[in-house]
Amino acid sequence: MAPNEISTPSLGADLSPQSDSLPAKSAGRKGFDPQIREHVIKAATRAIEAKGLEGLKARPIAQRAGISVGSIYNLFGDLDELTRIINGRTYDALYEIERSALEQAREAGKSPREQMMDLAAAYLDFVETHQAIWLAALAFNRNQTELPPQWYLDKEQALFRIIEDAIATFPGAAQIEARQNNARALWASIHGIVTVAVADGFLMQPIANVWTQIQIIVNAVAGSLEVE
Amino acid sequence: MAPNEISTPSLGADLSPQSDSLPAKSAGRKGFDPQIREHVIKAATRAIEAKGLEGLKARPIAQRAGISVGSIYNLFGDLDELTRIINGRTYDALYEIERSALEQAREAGKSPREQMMDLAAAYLDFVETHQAIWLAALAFNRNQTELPPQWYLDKEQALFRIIEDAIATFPGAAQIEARQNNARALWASIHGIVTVAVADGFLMQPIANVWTQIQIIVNAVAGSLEVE
DNA sequence: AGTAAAAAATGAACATTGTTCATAAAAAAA
DNA sequence: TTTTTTTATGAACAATGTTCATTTTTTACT
Repeated sequence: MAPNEISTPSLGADLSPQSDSLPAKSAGRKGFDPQIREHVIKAATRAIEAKGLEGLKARPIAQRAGISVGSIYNLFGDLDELTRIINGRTYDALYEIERSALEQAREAGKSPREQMMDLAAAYLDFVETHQAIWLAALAFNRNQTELPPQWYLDKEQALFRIIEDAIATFPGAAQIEARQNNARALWASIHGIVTVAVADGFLMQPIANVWTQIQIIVNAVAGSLEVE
Repeated sequence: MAPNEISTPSLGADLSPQSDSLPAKSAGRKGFDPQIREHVIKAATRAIEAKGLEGLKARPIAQRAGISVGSIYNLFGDLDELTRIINGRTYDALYEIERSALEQAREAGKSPREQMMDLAAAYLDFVETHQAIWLAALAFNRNQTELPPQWYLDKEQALFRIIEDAIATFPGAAQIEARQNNARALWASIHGIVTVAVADGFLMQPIANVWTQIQIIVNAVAGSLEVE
């Protein structure tokens, strides 16, 4: 097995059919280099998957993609921009997964509480499958000092809105402000549980425990909302 | 006001009376350089407070502490070790705060639910006060590949145990395994809420909302435990 | 096709980092 | 004082992100 080949489906270009929301960098773009960008993004994604964010080095990526170092900077400006694009695709992929999980749960006539469970399960599964890429996204955001571009924030916002959607169907969740806080609280909680777990590579606690913890929180919040 | 002076109480050496749990690195240590280490740690802490983890550069730190670059490596081995010591003190400080918050709450005869609230409030307050240092600790842990030394893990473990202690007094929390999962779920949730908030510098949502979200989770979990 | 202008690619060179290590200074021991 | 051990130093090295003058390629135009 060649070290280049990976069995795990790479996030490289598989998902996220959307445009990368890049604001047409160098003015006057025509259709003349559709592939190289993609190769670089794929190589960079593989590097992160293999060695984390620190594995994203300009020169190795360039070599892998068959171009020179300088070209990376012509294409992306700097490595942060390349990372942002990869993270953006990760967000897109997770968004799609969450969206379809919620849709399927609703079509199956599940209760709001079950909808939340399915959303959380999808999230846990995603993070478990794409540990390195997800940790890289979190680490990158944490290291940034200035706030990221709007298209990047929008993708994050979209994830919150799904939870809010699910919460909106809860009986006791009427007022928007309260609903928003409930949604944020629940999402951030699940995020915290999953993040703590993945941060130590699911080593400290088995995944079953992580799932139990998610159930505890979702049940508790759902219960308090249904009663109210 | 000189740029060197800081008004915010620095975590440098104020708190954490414990030993730094360092396993007596170079064998045969005597009592001959008690101050320099501390100066370096303080300078490094200030650097992190000012510019985040990225601000921890060997040369500037050395200059600030009045020693040469090489001496930093004589003293700490590498920058990661220095960072670990700083993070360790941060954990110690937070641990002390949580411990005393729980103690006071109990002495005041507060309910388990109120004890949890006080713990969470103390945590939020700590993170808000020491944003940079706390983010640095999280970012550092995330970037590490091999697992940290035992004394470091112990400090983290200690924090979990406080929550577990508080949860242990809940009526419905009898079995240890369930109690552990409840404790982890609750702590990780609060952690998630606070982390999401501090990650964007409390810009996206006012601190009042963050506190509301914490209350939602604590109340929900407490409620579900009391009923059970 | 041939030529000129524009765009893109290149990689050597620069600046900043962490880290090492031969050497010098200082301290301790004898 | 001399010797030995410990500590401090900073020049040097390697790795990295990034820039930019130059070359190559593509496009536009006659």
